[in-house]
This record gives sequence, C-alpha cells and structure tokens, in this order.
Amino acid sequence: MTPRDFMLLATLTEIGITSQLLSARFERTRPGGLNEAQFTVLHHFARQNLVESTPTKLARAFQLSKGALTNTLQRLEALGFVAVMPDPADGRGKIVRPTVEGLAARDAALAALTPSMSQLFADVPTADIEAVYPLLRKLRLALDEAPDR
Amino acid sequence: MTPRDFMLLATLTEIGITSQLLSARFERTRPGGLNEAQFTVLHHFARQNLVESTPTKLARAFQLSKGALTNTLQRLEALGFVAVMPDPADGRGKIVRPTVEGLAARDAALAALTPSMSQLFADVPTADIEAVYPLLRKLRLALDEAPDR
DNA sequence: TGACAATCATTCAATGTTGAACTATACTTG
DNA sequence: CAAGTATAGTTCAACATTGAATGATTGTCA
Repeated sequence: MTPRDFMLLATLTEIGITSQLLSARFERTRPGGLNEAQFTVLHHFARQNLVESTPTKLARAFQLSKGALTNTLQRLEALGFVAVMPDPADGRGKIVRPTVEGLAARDAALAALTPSMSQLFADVPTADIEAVYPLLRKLRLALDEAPDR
Repeated sequence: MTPRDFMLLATLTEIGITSQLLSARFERTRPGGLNEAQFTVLHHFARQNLVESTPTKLARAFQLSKGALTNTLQRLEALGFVAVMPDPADGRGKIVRPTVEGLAARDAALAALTPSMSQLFADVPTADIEAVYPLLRKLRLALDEAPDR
C-alpha cells in the first residue's frame, strides 16, 4: 500500500464517519417530517433543477435497490410530494415528478437544518469549506462515473 | 441563507452522496466476508490502536443504537473476531476486544479494497487527496465533539 | 444505610433495505 | 414476424436498525 493509498483510504474513512454522524443527526430531527430517503429524492430533483425522472434512474443515482425506491416513492406520493404517472413512451415505465408541495417541503427541511449545521461548523473557517467542496466533488464524480464493479 | 451556509450544505450533500456510493460498493463486494457494520467496528479498533472498548462507547462513536451494537458484536463474536467479557469493574458492563483474527480480517478487507479504490480515483491528483484529508478531518471532529442536539 | 435515579446490555415489535422472483412490456435478430 | 432476451416496476422473505421496555447493577445523597 503506497502512502497515497493510505491517505486515500483515510480520506474515505473520514467521509464515511462524517456521513454517518450527519445521517444520525438528520434522522434525529427529521426536518419537515421527511426521513432521509424521502429528503434525498426531493433534494436530488431540486439540486439539479430536474423536472422529472424514473424509479430506475433514481435507484441508479442513489445506488438503492428498485424495491427500496418503490417504497420511498409510494410514501412520497401519499404525502403529495411527488406525482407518479405512466410513461407514455414506455408501457413498462413510470415518470416521477416532484410537486410544488414536495419542493417546498425540501426547502423547509433545508431551512430547518441550516441553523444547526451553521452552528455546528462555526469554528471551521469559510476558506476551508470553500477549499473542500470542489475536491469532494471530484471524488464524488469519480465514483459516479465509475462502472459498478 | 448566507453564501457560506450554501457552500456548507453543498459540501455536506457531497459527503452524503459519496458515502452512499462507497457503502454500496462495500456491500457489493463484502471484502473479507465482512459487512460494513462489522468492518467498521474492527476498523475503529485498528485505526486508533485501541485495545478494548465497550458496547456503549462503540454505540456512541458510531451513533448507532445499543441494540444494533449488540447484534453486530454477537456476529463478530460468533466469527471469532472480537472477544466479549464481563467488565470486572462494573457488573452491568462488558469489555470488547478485537482478536488477532479480527484485526487480520480487517487488514484483509482493506487489502482487498485498496486496488479498486486506487483505480477508481486514479484520475484524482495526489495533491488533492492530501489537501482534502485534513479539511474533512476538521469537519468530522466538529461533529464528533458536538452535543447531540 | 436506604431509597431513588442513572446506566449497561438485551430483547422485541416496527420500519427500511436487499435480492430474488414475478408480471408486463419492449427490444433484437434470424 | 416470431422467439428469445432484456428491462421496468412490484412484491415478498430475510436481515439490519430503531426506540421502547426490561432486568441487573451502580451511583447519589439525605
């Protein structure tokens, strides 16, 4: 294992731990009444100004099973936060769209989250945050584009 | 929401996505036959040269419920990867120690993971990895030290 | 000392995710 | 065009995690 590999694994470990701590916090507060899976779907649409998607595309984006997506989407639909309709161009498929209420719920969740996050990281210099973001993005994109195995 | 807040939330989002992608990969390959929860416990001991701990301390470190830890520790014990004994100083408590086999299994899992991780991030300059690690560590430590609410 | 509160670990029902089976539909190719 | 294969989404059993309840032990303090 090269020093580079060592540093890489340490970095990935930190990402895993940090994410676990963030998830636990999210589930503890359930901002806007959304659980993390539901928030993640709405956040996904909002972040990329995405008008619609399909269960399969979402499952691939989050690397969740299709079964898990079916479950989450049914809950979001029951809440009125997404609309699900048959795909006119493919009899097997479905189209998923966030509703106005869904996007509002995501915004509310973010707004509820912001003060505590802001306070939590108050001691971290803004320059550090600005430096880490693009680097993390690079790592994430490498994973996004990688083949499954 | 200030620009700083915006950047912070975007950064935390990237951490969450990256971690999800890494987890999915881990569970797909199950290096060394360990699932992620089991690996995490052994990795925790190894990373900090920790000789022993307790279920409660581990639950706090990972922010998992004590029930989940009971489960994971029982599985690790059945595999012979940790030894669990009563705490002589506290009749309620238990002491958990990784076994030699457990630490070897963690090392094997890391070794199995390294080539694919190395290849996955081959395009990311070493300088970037070296830059991102200490920054991530700062973020994680802020979370680690924060009160629960 | 004795009574009450706090802590440790386990158990259990409820919930969420996975992976495989299944139905329905679309694509491919001979 | 027909047959075989691939893909979309759902369902279901198995497993993991949570949160609450429980039993056992320890700590506190009047």
